[in-house]
Amino acid sequence: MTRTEIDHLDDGYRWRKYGQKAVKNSHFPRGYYKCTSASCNVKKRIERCMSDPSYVVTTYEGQHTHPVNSNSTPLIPSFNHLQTAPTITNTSPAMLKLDQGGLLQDMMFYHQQHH
DNA sequence: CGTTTTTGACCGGCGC
DNA sequence: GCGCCGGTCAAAAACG
Repeated sequence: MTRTEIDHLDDGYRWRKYGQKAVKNSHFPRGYYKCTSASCNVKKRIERCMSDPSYVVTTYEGQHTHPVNSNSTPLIPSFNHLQTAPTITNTSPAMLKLDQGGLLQDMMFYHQQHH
């Protein structure tokens, strides 16, 4: 459980938002994200601190089972031990479903800015 | 055109 | 059993 001041912090993985709910404690909504790799069922929730909105609590759930080759340097040191993946040059977006290693993520990273 | 975000509905566990 | 609470689904919109 790490705290960060940036809400959409890129930690080297691609996240897909699948829900947002307001919790009782904080008046601010909490976001539910899931890793966009098929073989990697890592979930994380992002919640704001009620007193200080500049602080964001990110709660990770599960462990990544695939390598990461994002061009963005992982800002969280614990992700650095993962190996780098070979570069993939041509891939159809539909192939992402078949992506078992999550190697296609970094090329998808070029096609999207942020969300 | 394909993928992600959005957003309300839906579901399951728990306490009463 | 019912309602609250937290987590997920899914359809449509939004985005590049």
